[in-house]
Amino acid sequence: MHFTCTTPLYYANAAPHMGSAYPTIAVDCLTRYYRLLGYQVLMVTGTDEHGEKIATAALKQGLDPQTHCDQIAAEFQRLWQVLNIKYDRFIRTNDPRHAPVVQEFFQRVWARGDIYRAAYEGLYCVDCEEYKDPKDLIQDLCPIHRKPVFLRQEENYFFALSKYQTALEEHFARHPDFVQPVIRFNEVKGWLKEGLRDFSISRAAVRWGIPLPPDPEQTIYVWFDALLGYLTALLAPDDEPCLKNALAGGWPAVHVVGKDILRFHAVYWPAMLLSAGLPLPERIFGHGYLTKDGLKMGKSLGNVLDPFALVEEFGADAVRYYFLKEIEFGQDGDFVRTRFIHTLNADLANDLGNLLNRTLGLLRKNCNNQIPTVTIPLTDPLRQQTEAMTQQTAQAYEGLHFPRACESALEIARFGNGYIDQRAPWKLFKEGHRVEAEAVLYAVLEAVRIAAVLLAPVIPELSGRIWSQLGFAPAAYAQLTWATTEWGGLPSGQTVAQAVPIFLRLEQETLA
RNA sequence: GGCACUGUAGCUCAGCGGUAGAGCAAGCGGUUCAUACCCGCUCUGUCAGUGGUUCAAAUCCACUCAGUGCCA
Repeated sequence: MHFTCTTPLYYANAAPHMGSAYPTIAVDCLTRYYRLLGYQVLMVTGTDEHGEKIATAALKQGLDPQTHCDQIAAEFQRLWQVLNIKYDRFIRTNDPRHAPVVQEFFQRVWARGDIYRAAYEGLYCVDCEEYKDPKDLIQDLCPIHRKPVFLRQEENYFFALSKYQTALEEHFARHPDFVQPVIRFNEVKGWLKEGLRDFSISRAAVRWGIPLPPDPEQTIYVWFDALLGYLTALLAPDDEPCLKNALAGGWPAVHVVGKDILRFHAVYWPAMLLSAGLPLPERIFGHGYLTKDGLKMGKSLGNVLDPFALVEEFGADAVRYYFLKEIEFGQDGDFVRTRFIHTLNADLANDLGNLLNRTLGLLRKNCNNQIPTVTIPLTDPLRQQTEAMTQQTAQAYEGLHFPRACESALEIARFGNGYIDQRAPWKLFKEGHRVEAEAVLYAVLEAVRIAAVLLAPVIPELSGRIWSQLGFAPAAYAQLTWATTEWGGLPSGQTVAQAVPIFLRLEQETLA
């Protein structure tokens, strides 16, 4: 079974921000989960590098577009590295192997008779790379960018999107999960209800792009080009760049996209694929926006969240955990520093980290750092709770309910703390009930071990630290599978490592 | 304006027909094996409002108010 999941291909006009990091973290988490399950996984991310806006951005810095894109792509890759994103493919739409795929695709659509040439005159926003309807303008400015629009006339090539209205409606009806969450699907269906209009897929005035096969004077509209990046990305390193090879590489995929680009993914892209006679994506998930302290982030407000700085201060796992655990994927989410610190301390340091730490301490004092030889009965409450939570966590991941997944895994730690308190193994040892005491320690450590596996997609580094403290070799963790969530995987007699806090409490700076 | 969605404890949210829930925060008590941690107990709620359907409604329907999203 294969599982391919894509992040948006980020537009290479500016350095990455938290808004690009967020969906990438989510996709990384999801694909890590499917890797644990043993799927043949492909995580795809990359940059969208064509279009006038890129050329302009490059010019502003006195760079040629290529150099500019090289720098931006490198920044993204650096961010993915510090965030511990395990991507398989980083596709740049400027990759020499991309153009042949786009052109082949174009030819298929062309052969189908779905592309025609027509004159177009209208008000054009360079930042959107789109024509604007005069009624949508605000004081003659682009409503999105608040910048002047220009009267532009050109002969363009159009894609006959309107032909696919019915086919799309049928596909939506047959696949009730095609777009998630439902609220987003409703929006998409609403667009269809309003009727589809053909859209221009070429630009006469843009040089920085892929030439149109029938008319090399024009370039292919950046979105038409970018969406195909998802296919090019599937090519194996030594594949000939063609559609057949790309499709064989792991199509169809699940797309994770921001709600702002949902139209392109849920309407344009499926229609394009239908026209080319290719299978549609499996699912499209539209996530929400991030705010900071309840406010929209933006340069004008000066409240942008720099993901590099966050990782620098708190570490990759902390950042990953906060955004996955505290924000329902699909809804808008807020970043609040105090909440960030609270959550991490409560969940990772206090509940989970401290549980491991206190138990390892007991093991050192009483068992010479060795995992005792005991059998925990099926009826043991901690064992039962752990097994139940394992099921819940799996279900949560599959539904992309990351907060629920974290919550379920954490429930093991919460329960474990109650369990150890109630049984008080420190007292049992003193009173000479060695067997009972050892059983408690084993059960708790085993529960923590399993919780670490459940959380591995979210906090891979931390989970690894838990495993190594439990005495596992790095190779054992590197080859982790979901099967290791089965109770009893902690080998008796194994010597554990020295107990060091796996996650240090974050200091809450005192507020004036 | 049209079409959606949301409104539940101080905060973030779950529940979506059968006597109001979780986490965090707050208060009280306990414990010291542990990262000043953990455990137990407690607290606040006309489940936005009004009306309706039903033996029964936070849960279904209608309307009202407030907020949000989408409309190439």
